[in-house]
Amino acid sequence: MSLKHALLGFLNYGSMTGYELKKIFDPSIGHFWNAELSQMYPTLKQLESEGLVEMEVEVQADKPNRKVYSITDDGARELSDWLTQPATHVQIREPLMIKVFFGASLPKGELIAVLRHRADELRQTIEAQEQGRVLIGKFAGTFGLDRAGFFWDLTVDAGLKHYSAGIEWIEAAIDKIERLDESFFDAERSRVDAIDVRRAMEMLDKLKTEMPEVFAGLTTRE
Amino acid sequence: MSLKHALLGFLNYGSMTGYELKKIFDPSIGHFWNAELSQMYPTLKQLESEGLVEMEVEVQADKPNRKVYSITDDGARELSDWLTQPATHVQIREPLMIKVFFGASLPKGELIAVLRHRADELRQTIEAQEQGRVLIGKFAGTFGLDRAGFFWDLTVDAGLKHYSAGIEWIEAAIDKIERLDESFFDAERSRVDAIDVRRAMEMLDKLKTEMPEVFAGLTTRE
DNA sequence: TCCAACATGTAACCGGTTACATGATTCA
DNA sequence: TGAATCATGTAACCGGTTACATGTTGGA
Repeated sequence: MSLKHALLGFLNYGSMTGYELKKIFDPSIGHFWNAELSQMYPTLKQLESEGLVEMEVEVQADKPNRKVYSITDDGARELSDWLTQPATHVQIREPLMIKVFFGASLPKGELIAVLRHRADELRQTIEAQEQGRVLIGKFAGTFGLDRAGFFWDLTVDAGLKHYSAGIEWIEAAIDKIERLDESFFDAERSRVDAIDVRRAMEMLDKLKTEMPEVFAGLTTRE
Repeated sequence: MSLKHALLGFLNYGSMTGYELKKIFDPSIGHFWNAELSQMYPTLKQLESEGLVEMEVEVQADKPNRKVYSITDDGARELSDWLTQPATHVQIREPLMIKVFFGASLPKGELIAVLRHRADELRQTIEAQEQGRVLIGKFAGTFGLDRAGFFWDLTVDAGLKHYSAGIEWIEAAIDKIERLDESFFDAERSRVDAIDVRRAMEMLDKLKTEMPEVFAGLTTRE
């Protein structure tokens, strides 16, 4: 579970409470890993029971007590072990792609609208990220966190690259779609390309036996 | 839930069983939406109870009976409604980015190794996708599914673009990291950049009040 | 006066994964 | 003979989301 290690990573910078973790978490790695407080608290408890962090109650007269978590030696070891292992990756899930895949089932204009909408969202995200970068610089600089700042920046780069690639793809896709004839689409919304499933299955099987390498490649989970 | 609509999308092509859905699902949209049979069966049942699909048992003497699902008019309506709505998107979760973010906590060489490993994986994925594209062409062409084939292809484009962007970013990142001095990293694996969390929090708050627009942008969930 | 911030949680739910179960047929 | 394919599921688990609960302090 990556959340555990993200928390360890932050606690490796210094001891803090769940509440503070949330506050530092969101603006820094929130763009590629979200976590709610309601998930953090039990996760911290779990880390404690595993001996990877320690907790100390800080009594406060005026405000509720704080539970300050610190990383242990075991925790630091676990963190660097995890960091050096190859990264796993989560199954990609893209509802937009499902819509595009079944694009023939909706009118041309509507499909393009859906794509444009997503492109707009992506542009907004990019703008937000770029503004955020300013903040990152200020924040990291103020604390002499040059090292942390450098890597922070790299992850923002990744995000920006990812989003721009998305926009480029959408623009190219819209272009291709616009060149299609209206008849290509299923204007009356009846069955599109009704297929004989049995025959299709036979065909798939045939391809599978005839060119197994290709099929193996195709089904390889990314 | 996108799975429901993906199933409706396929059933809109023709009636089939859960087992067949799985077989057509994997090679076509498996690269951006995975689903196990153990999830499909109950989902189909749910769709049936919602009146979006109908089921007919096809008795087979030699093999187990088949439950053939067909889309209903309500189902077709639900599908095209869903298709025309703007796509939601799933929170991005990138364990690799967490590793990069805490990159200062591991030796330079190890961080680069992690990145290279991921780049290799991406290259393999791209190769598989490109081979798969051949299959797609054959399969779609055979059935006169030109329309379906066209959109299928678009989604493959998206995947390829996404993966190449990933590789490009990794290569640039490795480049930047390689230019860093060894001292930039935390060779002895002690605390990196220990920070005074309270002061950091104060600073964050100050930035938040001084330049709220930037912060708003930053925390906007993508 | 009312809302935001501080600070901690619990509980229900939900989508998805993994493991397990069953039992026939066909092909290497 | 034993693995793969056909064909259907159930059950436990897991990470994450949403909703709810509690009680204080300080500022608009």
